[in-house]
Amino acid sequence: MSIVLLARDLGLSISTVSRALNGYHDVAPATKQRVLKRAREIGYRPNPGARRLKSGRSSLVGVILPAASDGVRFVDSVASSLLGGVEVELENGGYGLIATMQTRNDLEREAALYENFIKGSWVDALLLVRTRVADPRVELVRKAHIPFVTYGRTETAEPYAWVDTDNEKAFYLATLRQIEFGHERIALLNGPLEYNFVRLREKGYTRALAKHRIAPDRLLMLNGDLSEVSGYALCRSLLVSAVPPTAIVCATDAMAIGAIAACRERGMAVGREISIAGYGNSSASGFCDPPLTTIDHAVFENGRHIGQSLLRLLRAEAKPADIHYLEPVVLVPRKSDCPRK
Amino acid sequence: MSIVLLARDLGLSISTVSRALNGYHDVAPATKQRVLKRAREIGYRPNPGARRLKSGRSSLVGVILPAASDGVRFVDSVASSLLGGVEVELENGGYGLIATMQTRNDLEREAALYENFIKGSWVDALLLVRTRVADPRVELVRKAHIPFVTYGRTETAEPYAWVDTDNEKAFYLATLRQIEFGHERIALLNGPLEYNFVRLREKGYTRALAKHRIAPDRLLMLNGDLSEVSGYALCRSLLVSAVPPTAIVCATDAMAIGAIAACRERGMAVGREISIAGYGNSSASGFCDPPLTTIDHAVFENGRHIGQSLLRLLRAEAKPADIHYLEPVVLVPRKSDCPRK
DNA sequence: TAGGTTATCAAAAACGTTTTTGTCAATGAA
DNA sequence: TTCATTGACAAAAACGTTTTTGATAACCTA
Repeated sequence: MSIVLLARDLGLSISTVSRALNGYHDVAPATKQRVLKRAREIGYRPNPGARRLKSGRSSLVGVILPAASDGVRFVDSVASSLLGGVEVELENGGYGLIATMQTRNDLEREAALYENFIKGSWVDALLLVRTRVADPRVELVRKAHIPFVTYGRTETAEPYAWVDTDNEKAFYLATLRQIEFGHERIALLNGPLEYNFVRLREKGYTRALAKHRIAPDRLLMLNGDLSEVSGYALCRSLLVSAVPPTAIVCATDAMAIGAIAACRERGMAVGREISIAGYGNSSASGFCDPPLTTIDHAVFENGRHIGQSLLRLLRAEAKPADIHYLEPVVLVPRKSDCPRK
Repeated sequence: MSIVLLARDLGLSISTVSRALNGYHDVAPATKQRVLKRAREIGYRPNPGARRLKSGRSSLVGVILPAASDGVRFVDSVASSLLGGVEVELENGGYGLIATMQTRNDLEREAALYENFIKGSWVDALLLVRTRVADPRVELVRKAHIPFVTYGRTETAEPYAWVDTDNEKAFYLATLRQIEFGHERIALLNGPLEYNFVRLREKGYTRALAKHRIAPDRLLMLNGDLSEVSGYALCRSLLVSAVPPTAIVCATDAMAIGAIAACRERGMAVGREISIAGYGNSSASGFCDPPLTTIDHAVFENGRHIGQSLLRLLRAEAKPADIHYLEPVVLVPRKSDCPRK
């Protein structure tokens, strides 16, 4: 019974106090200040449950973090920076960010989890991460009429708000660099095809090849799970093949590090005899041997864009169709790639 | 108005439906089944706001993830596995896990964040991660009379519930191994001293030295920020010193990878001329050159223990003083360490 | 001065639960 | 037979807000 105590203390009615606190215009500036001051003194904190029950709003944006399965641990790789950026922006707008984990990742469980999150009116808006090519979550959330922004795009008819890194450009650039180095047999160590960014990276890769009239070779386009183990195993299989590649571009730095290990095992000097590039500019990438040529993408900045977009959606300042942001990438040349020998 | 609709549909009173749903014993087994069945059919979902408002409980456990500052990115390193384990156990007990981010990490902001989380009755219990030697959060949460479990210990008079990895043992083992290799000048590349696990690792290190009557050298005990960059810089400074160490144990695999890079830069063969060990058994540790000797600790298992502990606390099956769990560690020998040459 | 605006505040009705307190019949013991 | 006990359900009062609707006085305008 907190607002009534505050109201009693001030000699005002509950409704006036409530309206003062919520910035309505039918309360005298003087009283408003008085209420605000006293509320701060007394340490008044509106009960979120009551507020949510009555208004249906929670002042919270939610995100469900995908399970750490098949080596694709979203939380590990980028979430920290991304969510940091989101949080910073939301804070300015008076919103908070809450996350919950998704332990299993079968479709039914996933749908149930999102349903619960939305129907329970836990959040006013949603952030969807790690989008897949065909992603039922987008339809699910849209139908719930709750604002949302995706990090990464997906294939859907209706327009929706998205923020993404320029995955295609990244692999266009990485592949182009190898071609300019004189390589023709360039392998792509990619992730699971269900993810949209995986498709985009493949597209960038093939576009670069096409530009230089190099026929893409299906045998050089391998899909793993983004981990070091996977990079190692795939690279190994490439090296023992009839006509091994002279360059390899990898979907993650982790895969590249695995690939480097495989090359080392076979006595191949990476950065001299074979050319390898990663993606992500992870903290380890600058310290492996040889230092990894990779792609830097501004994850924190992406987070900030997402935060701003969510705010605009929540304030109805923009429609989903207006919110499309593609973050540029930049190639970080180091020592792991080299001209064809 | 959901429960009233369900009640009307069933021809029962709201209170009976509520009590049936919540497993009270003053409702006939037959009616209870009928209510449960119909609730499922109709897709009834109790409004969490209303429930929380009335009962004060939320069926949620909260965790505030520390800021990604000074290279110590908790989310990145272990959170994924740890929280996964927590979630799995909580799920069995009918509880959910929500996390929120802590963008800044000054003490005032932190206190305010925790206050808000608790006073807003967002959660029924709390998980405290990345404990410091002197950690005001423990007192703060205790005063709020809300159950909590810490991941990692802290210095405090009152008993509290904790789950921890055996950091001291880990570094006792790692250091002992170097001593058995014949090393005497063994450096410790550690993290920020404010963290409790950092102290414990130092303690394990000095205990191993003491056992073999090796005088600890303050100049060999360096503190950085757990990142590759930090490991690189600290190792570099060691190598140019008057009497460089012949072995280095590092607080994280990342630091060890940085250290390896520094050695390589100076033309020193890690695993032959100098002995290096890491901690954490990160996915990269098996693929760097040379593969890293490290310590494996069961983070997911730790998470499960935390989840179980929280449940016992919430059900008043145990007192905080009863909950102390120290997860054993195991040394993973690989190629980065070696006998003194 | 009469009538209509406007500015400022208050009353009261929700929001959807949980929980306390009844009610009423059926059962048991004396 | 009577009175207490129990088993199964219902009424109604909260929980702490927000929001709709009213009320009062002060202020204009004609």
